This record gives sequence, structure tokens and C-alpha cells, in this order.
Amino acid sequence: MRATIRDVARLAGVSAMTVSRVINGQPRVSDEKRRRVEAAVAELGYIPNGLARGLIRRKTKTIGVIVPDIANPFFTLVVRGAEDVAWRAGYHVILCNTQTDLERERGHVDDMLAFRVDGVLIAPVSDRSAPFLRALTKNQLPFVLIDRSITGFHGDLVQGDSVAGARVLVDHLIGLGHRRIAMISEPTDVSTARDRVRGYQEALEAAGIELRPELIAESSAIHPEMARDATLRLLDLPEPPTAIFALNNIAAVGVAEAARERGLTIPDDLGLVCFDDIEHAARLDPFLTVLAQPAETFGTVAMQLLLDRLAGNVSERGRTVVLPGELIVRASAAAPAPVRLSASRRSAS
Amino acid sequence: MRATIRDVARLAGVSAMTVSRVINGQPRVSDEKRRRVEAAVAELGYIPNGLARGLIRRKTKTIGVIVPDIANPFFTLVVRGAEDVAWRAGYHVILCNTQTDLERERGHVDDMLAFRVDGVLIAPVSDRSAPFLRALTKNQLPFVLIDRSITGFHGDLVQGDSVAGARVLVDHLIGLGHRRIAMISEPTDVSTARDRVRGYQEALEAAGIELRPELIAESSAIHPEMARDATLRLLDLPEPPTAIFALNNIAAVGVAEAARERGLTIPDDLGLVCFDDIEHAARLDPFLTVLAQPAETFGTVAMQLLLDRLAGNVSERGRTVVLPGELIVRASAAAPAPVRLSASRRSAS
DNA sequence: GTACTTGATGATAGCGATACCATTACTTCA
DNA sequence: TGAAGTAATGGTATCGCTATCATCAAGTAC
Repeated sequence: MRATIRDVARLAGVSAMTVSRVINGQPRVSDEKRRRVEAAVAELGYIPNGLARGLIRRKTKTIGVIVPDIANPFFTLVVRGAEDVAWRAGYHVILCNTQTDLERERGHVDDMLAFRVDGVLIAPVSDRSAPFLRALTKNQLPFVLIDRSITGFHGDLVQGDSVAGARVLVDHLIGLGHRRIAMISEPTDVSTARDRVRGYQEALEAAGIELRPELIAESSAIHPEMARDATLRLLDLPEPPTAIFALNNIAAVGVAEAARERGLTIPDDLGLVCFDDIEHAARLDPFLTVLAQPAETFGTVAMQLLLDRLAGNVSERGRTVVLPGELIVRASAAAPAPVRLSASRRSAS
Repeated sequence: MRATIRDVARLAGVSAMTVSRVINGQPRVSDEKRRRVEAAVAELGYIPNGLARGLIRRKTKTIGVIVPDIANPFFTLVVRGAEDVAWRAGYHVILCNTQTDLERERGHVDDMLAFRVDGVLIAPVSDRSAPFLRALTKNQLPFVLIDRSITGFHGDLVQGDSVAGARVLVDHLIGLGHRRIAMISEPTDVSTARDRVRGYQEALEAAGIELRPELIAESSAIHPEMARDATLRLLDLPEPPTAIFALNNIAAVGVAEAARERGLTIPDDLGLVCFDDIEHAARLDPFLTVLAQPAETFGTVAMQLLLDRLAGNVSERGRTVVLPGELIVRASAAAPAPVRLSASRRSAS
């Protein structure tokens, strides 16, 4: 079996308490015993049991990070940023992927409570996640929301400005001359979706463009196939859009697939803009015009807020950090074709 | 404070043991007490303390997953696959990102040992990770290697066929007519780098093409900037390559950047192939010719091997699973220009 | 009626650490 | 000289749970 603190104590000829003092770098230990203990630790390859420690200290130096889709480059970077800050502060990260599934989210939150993580970073599935946040609060487990707010909840939050970002993107399309602009959205129990729809609507209104409900397609932020299907439906409208605003990068990927299937060229036949960059794709070929959000900073800032709170040097109730996005104009949106022909359907891909 | 099993027992008017039996679904409890306990659990919002459980059961239902770069789409998918299988089996995953830093890897391995995870999936930084594997073995912590083997180590392993894959990619370039083919590699204390260099060399030899050492540039598998710099150096050679084989997707991104900087068009002025797909980029614009590896399957299979071992229904010592890759021919490699002009240097980007 | 199951329940003893207090041996200073 | 502080060290209780064994009532067999 693995060595315990008592094995070390026996080998070093001291008490368990002295070993504990040595491995925790406390004073009040003679140099000689310290050396003997260190030798015994090395000889046995002793590693303190984190479970036992956590049980009595009521601290585990562990942070749970719960995200809806780790394969989304946005969240990948969030996680990397969070992990990095945590590591530097001597914490480690338990990563939980919910796949936007509420039941999985419930399970993960319960696990975080059970394993006594010291805090949680969570990008909740939707407003229906509210009960889980309540469970965290009730159990006094500090947490910080990332990317998405929850109606009626007031706590630490790091988010982008979705309303403004959406306006910028749609204004950009309008500025290029587009008037028939569609949006690929997701269910509006997600705050970012709500906000981006609002930004979209505000931009159209400000430009005096009539809102057409049929141009807002509800899709998914994690399954490109659904965005593809939604796009195909939009393209089948009697008056198809000349440009599409996808609520995020994943949806944009689906739009591009749909366009390719229909033999439409982006940006000539269809303009495309979206939230969130796809780092590797952008470097490979700077094509997509996006509202880039500083994903990694979402993670670092959120983790920092959490660690501050754990350190106890925070008094405010709900701190909100809004990180600015940046419009990066690349090639996926241009002026619409001067004479709009009905798109040739079902052309070979 | 949070409710303990004794609080529940008191409220239900039973002993702690009876509560334990109920929450663990054991028999030997009368229906009436079971109901009373369940009511008390619900009323108090009781969640069993995982640390205390783990301490006595010597199981935590937790698996550590250690990868060199979570932002690499390959590893992102590995993690997603692993997490998915783990979740279904009632395990959760602690994600550790080493950034290919040996010290961070050491720290994470120690943490896994300290927190008594039940097993570990690890894509080691390099052969220099061997001591950490020895520590795992010594402490009887089961683990499975992913993607990379370690010289002299014999245990469970899930990997691709890097030699064959590299041959396929380089053969593809040769088949297109390329003779001067460079490779962006990384230090050869990583098994995949070794194997891919070997596949590259074998392909050239088989085609009777002379090996030029200066055409193998050592770079990085996680920093595209380094691959970019390496590519610029290759392009500055007296006789620059007509095509480049990048050892992975990240390196390929750097190659593309370099080409763009030099005003070279891919594939017309420079062919490019690499290992590992970039899912979102491929969907957005099917451009890169790659040897795609089933990344998510790496994760699911590795986790399955590990869980099998934990369940005790495995006898073999070192099981190796080799997952086949698939050449996906897209647009980044074509026949070289019939008349090879010396590449115009320092042209505007 | 005795002996032996069987089921339901609880008391007790840890798991491997650390918090907290007690003890010992010296100093230090009025 | 004696009160009092201080450094080094160890003993004991405890974190919250479960393994194990003991207990007791009720049923079963002979």
C-alpha cells in the first residue's frame, strides 16, 4: 500500500505531527529532524493524501470549470486561460463538459458540491440552470458566471457585450449595402442569444429596415449541422437573405457548409458575419469577418475574480466585468450583388 | 454549515449507518425508514462528502486526463471523447494542461497521485516524461498513454500509425510531382515526431529522392509562430522546397502564415499537407489536405481501456491500440509549377 | 422449547491527515 | 531565585463517511 504520514514518522523516528509540520513548511522543527523527515519522505516516495487533507482543512485547492462545449474554440480558450491562472495560484481545475445538456449540468454541479471544490466557474446551459446556481449559493460554494448571465441572478459575472457586438456586426452588413439580413440564433433562454437578437433588431431598426420574423432562425450554438439546416431553410425563402449574421462561430461554420452545398459563394452570393473568432482557421486563412471576443481573458479574469473571493479580499456582492469585443473585418462579407437574382437552387456543390 | 450524514440521521430518527445504506442503495432497510431518510435528505439538501467517501473507499470515481495542449483541436476532441465515456460510466475527469512543460507535467502527475484519482490518461510531453510514468506505476495508479509512446515503456497505449501516415502524406506529394519536399518537425524526443520523420524519410527513399537534412526543420507542435519562422527559413534556402509536410495541424497553420507573408499561394506556389484535421476550419472551407486521425476515438478508446482495467477484467500487460488515419485530399497540395522559378523573396504580403 | 437462520439496525473503529492543546526543556529578566 | 516566555515535540480528537461486527427480534426447523 501507499505510504502514510505514519509510515514516514516511524521511519524518521518522529511523530506524525512533526512530519506534518515538515511537509507543510511550518517552523518549530529542528534542523536535524527536518532532515530526517525529508529523507524518509524521499525514501518512501511519500505523497500526502489530498482527500484526508481536504477533509480536515475544508479546502481542496481545486476549482470546477463547467462549460457547455469544450470543442468550441471560444470555450477551449476560456478553459486554457482559467487553467493557467489557477495553476499559477496553486489550484487545479476539474473540467466539466455539459454538451448543453441540463441533466449533465446538474450532475456536474452535484459532483462539484460533493468533492468540495473550493469554487466554480460556470458558463450555464441556459436560464434553466438557475436552480443549480441556487444550490451552489445555498451550500456557500463561491462561483463566477462566464459568458452568460442568468435572469434574476446577481453575482460575479464575466461577459462580453452581446447587444453592442451584434449591432456592430449587423451595422457592418448594413453599411455594405445589405438590407435583407438573416440571423442564425439559438433558443432565447440563453442570455447571449437574447442579447444578440436584440442587437440585431436594434441595428435594423436604427437603419429603418423592417424586421422580418422569418429571417430569425432558431438553431444551435454547438451543432453546425443544425445551423446548416437552418440556413438551407432561409435560402429557400421566396426572398432569401443576402447576408447572414450567425450568433457564434459554430453556427457560422454551418452557414458556410450550407452555402457550399447550394453552390453559393461567400461573400459574393451570401455575406456572413458572426461572433467569436476561430483562431486556427483565422490563421490558416483569414476569411471570416467576426466580432472577436478575448476568450482566454474571459477565463483568466473569471478565475481571478474567483480566487480573489476565495482569498477573502472582496466585499462587493456581484461584480460584473464586461470585456470588449473587436470587429475584425476580413473577407466573408462584401457588398451584395447589385442585381439580386433568385439564387439558383440545388446547383451542384 | 453543510449537512452531514449525522444531521440527516438525527432528522430522520435513525442511525448514520442506516442513512449510509439508503444513500448507497443497499438492502436491509425497512421501507418506512428508507422513506424517512429520503425525506430528510431532501429537506436538508444533503450531499455526501466525496472526500470522506474517497478516503475510506479508496476510490474517487475520478480520472485524470493530462494533455500537452488543450487548444489543439486534436486534443480537444480527445478530451471530449474521454470525458464522454467517463461520464457515462459514472466517472468524472480532471483536465490537466501541461503546455508541453515538463515541470507542469510533474506537478500534475503529483496532484493526480495526491488526490487519489482512480486512473490517468496521459499524452506525455516527451520521452523525458518517463520518470512520471514510473511514479504512477510505483504507486499502482493505472494509466493509459495517448498518442505518444515512451521509449522503454510497455503499457496500455492508444496511438495512430505515424510512420504509415507520414508515408501516405509524402507519397501523395511525390505523386503530384514534388521532389523537393520539406518537413516541419519537432524535437525527436516525442515519439510521433520520430515516427513521422521516419515515414517522411522512407517515402523519399522509396521514391529514390535524395534526403536533404536541411529540409527537416525542427519547430514546435503547439506554437504556430515557431512553424512560421521555420518555414520562412526553409523558403530562404537557395533551393526552397516546393511542398511542405507539417507534422501536425498547428504547424501547418504556421506554414500557411509564412506563405501568406511571402506572397506565396498555396497550393500553386507551395504545397502543404499535415497530420490531424482542424474540424471547424475544414467545415468552414475544405482546404487543407490532411491525414485525419479519429481524435475523439483516441479519447473514447483510451478511456475504455482504462475503465476496463479499473473494473479488473483485463489481464494483459500492455495493450496497444493503433487507430488508422485517413488521407483526406483537399486543395492545399497540387502539382508543382512546371517551371520552378526561384521564389520571389520579400514580396509584399 | 432449544437452536439456528435471517433481516433490520446500531455501535465502534478506523481511512490519513491536521487543529489544538499539553508537555518538556531552556532562556530571560525582574 | 522564581515567574514567565519560547521553541520543539507529541498526544488526542476530529473531519464525514463506511466496514465490520454486535445485537435483537422474529421466523424456521427439529
